[in-house]
Amino acid sequence: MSSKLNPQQQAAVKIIDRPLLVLAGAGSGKTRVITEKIAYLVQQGIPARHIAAVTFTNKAAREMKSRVGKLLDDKQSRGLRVSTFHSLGLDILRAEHKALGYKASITLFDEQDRLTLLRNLISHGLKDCDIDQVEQYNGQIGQWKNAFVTPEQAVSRADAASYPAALLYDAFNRSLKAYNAVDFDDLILLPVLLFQQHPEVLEKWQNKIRYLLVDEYQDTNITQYQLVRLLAGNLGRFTVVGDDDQSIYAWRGAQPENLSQLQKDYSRLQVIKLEQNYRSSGRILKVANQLIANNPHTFEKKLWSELGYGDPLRVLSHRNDAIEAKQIVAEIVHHRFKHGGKYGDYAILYRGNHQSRLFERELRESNVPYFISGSTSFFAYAEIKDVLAYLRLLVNPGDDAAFLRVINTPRREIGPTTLEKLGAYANERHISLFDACSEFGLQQRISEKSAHRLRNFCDWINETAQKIEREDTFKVIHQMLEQIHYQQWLQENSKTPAAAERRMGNVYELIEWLQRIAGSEQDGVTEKSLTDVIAKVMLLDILDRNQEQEAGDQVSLMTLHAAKGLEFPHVFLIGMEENLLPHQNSIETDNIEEERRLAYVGITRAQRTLTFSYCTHRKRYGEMAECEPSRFLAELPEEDLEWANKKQLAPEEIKQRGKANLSALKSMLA
DNA sequence: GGGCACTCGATTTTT
DNA sequence: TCGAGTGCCC
Repeated sequence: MSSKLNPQQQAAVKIIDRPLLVLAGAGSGKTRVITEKIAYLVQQGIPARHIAAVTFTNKAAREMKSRVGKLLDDKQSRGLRVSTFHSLGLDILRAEHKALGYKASITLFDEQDRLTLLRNLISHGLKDCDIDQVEQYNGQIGQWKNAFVTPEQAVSRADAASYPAALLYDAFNRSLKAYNAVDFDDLILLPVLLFQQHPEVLEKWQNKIRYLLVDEYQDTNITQYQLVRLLAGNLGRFTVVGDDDQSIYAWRGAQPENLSQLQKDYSRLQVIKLEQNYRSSGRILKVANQLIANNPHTFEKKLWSELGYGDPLRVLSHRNDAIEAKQIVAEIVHHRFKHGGKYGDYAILYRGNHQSRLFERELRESNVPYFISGSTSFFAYAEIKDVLAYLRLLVNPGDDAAFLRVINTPRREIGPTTLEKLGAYANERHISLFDACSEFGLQQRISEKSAHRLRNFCDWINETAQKIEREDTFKVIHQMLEQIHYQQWLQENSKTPAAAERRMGNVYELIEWLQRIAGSEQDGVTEKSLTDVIAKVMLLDILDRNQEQEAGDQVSLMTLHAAKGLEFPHVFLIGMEENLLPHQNSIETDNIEEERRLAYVGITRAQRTLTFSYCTHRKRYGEMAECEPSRFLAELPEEDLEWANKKQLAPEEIKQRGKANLSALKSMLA
């Protein structure tokens, strides 16, 4: 990228007296605009502590922080908030818990905790709900929260079909409140409710955050937009940056309509388009532009670049998915050898995670280093969940999800029968599992032995919690792990001794990480208590931290969703087939536009070369099925494509047959 | 309480 | 086809 900002970028940086929407095309330097703008705001006399930039991912936040760090010195950037939406929400919640009726020790429930709680609620009394539908209910509840629908509203608006989910939503929220817990969605929703109900608190935060910058604005949902609006206030001191063509999370509640909504809500809104691309060849952009032109647009946008026209885009056809993997891996090896490049220059992008498997095998067999993005999160490891659950229980014994996770890990001979009775009792009395353990009423329902074991456990938790208050937190944590013989338990429950060792290593890594967070200053807040540290950590993922190094010299494999925001010299977009991209479900629900954007995101990741590939046959659910090339291929300009495997099929021929005629195209290519 | 066999279901998933 | 998750039996 050139060192000087282009005129549009400059304007985007310097407009600070009115609300601004920056429509930033792929590769147009939007992160640069945001970071330069932060520096500019500081220069203009707005102290950094009054500026907040919000992103969606930890990674983006980290990247932004580091780039701001290069523009401003420590003193200038003191107190600057650069965080994810959720992290900002958590900060607000922690500061204002009293106004919302929460205790300070707020616990954050992750997806699994949420499901556990929902299952328990259903099995303890919600007869309208079917346990086999938990996932659907969970999804529905998430959608309500993202759309700013309260349980009361959900119940009153419910029809016969959604009534059970609405009831469950209500019960779920009550339970969370009783446990002094919140889920990810609440981190946005509760601050909005708080600000609506307490204007004085809102005013305080508006005073604190006098300029707001929002990244990936097209991905905001209704609730997030409410938060932005409230914080930005009527003055509209904000800049949002987004690209409606890269909106690929509508299925998760993202509302790309929030872009045009801004124009309605802020009449003084200024719109700036960034159309110069600093990433891809002219040809790649031409193809991308032509594809996305098939979608309706509120804001017209056309990417261009000064990087030269570049090579034609290739389209490979394969007899089946195994051959697709083989050929593409062979091609990468060959191409890299011929051009003396790095493996890290290549990316294989696909619609669904399952598509990585054949490629993984092939890459391994060919001894090509590779890296699959979006694979297991650090927090998905059982040992990490265990240790975190212990810590959660220590700071908040009312955390039932944590209680259930650790009560019998390692074994304490407390089985499902006892837990079943405990759960039922706690449910009747509306108390936490932990509190129920020491109640006399429970002891009449379960065996003396079980009651004794439960009480032992609770006493031990209480003791340890007190110790943490008095002594060195991390010393006590280490002691605790020894007391429960956690290392031994891992040894007994791992497939190999090496695995056990690695898992214990993970535990130590977690603890060290917690220790670092405890001692560090983040977002202008010095964190001290274990509660704070735990809550913060639930929002992060230790994997994020390593991603940069791990990306080393390896071929990248990832879904199109995971590829957003990244770029690679050479991109392979595989599985360009009907029912795959566009995905079958999207075809059935008539949701082609988002699929097209997905293809658009894939295309615009490429810097120099781009190769599409499709199969005429593919194994699906164990059966070989026939496939048709994706309709999106037919939407691309033929003169820029090279159908590599089928030389006899000249572009003119395809043109002759008519690009819309998919079946003809298919039979010709088969 | 733990291990094994069977069934079911199978996009995407920033936090 | 293959993996996770459930349920049954020891």
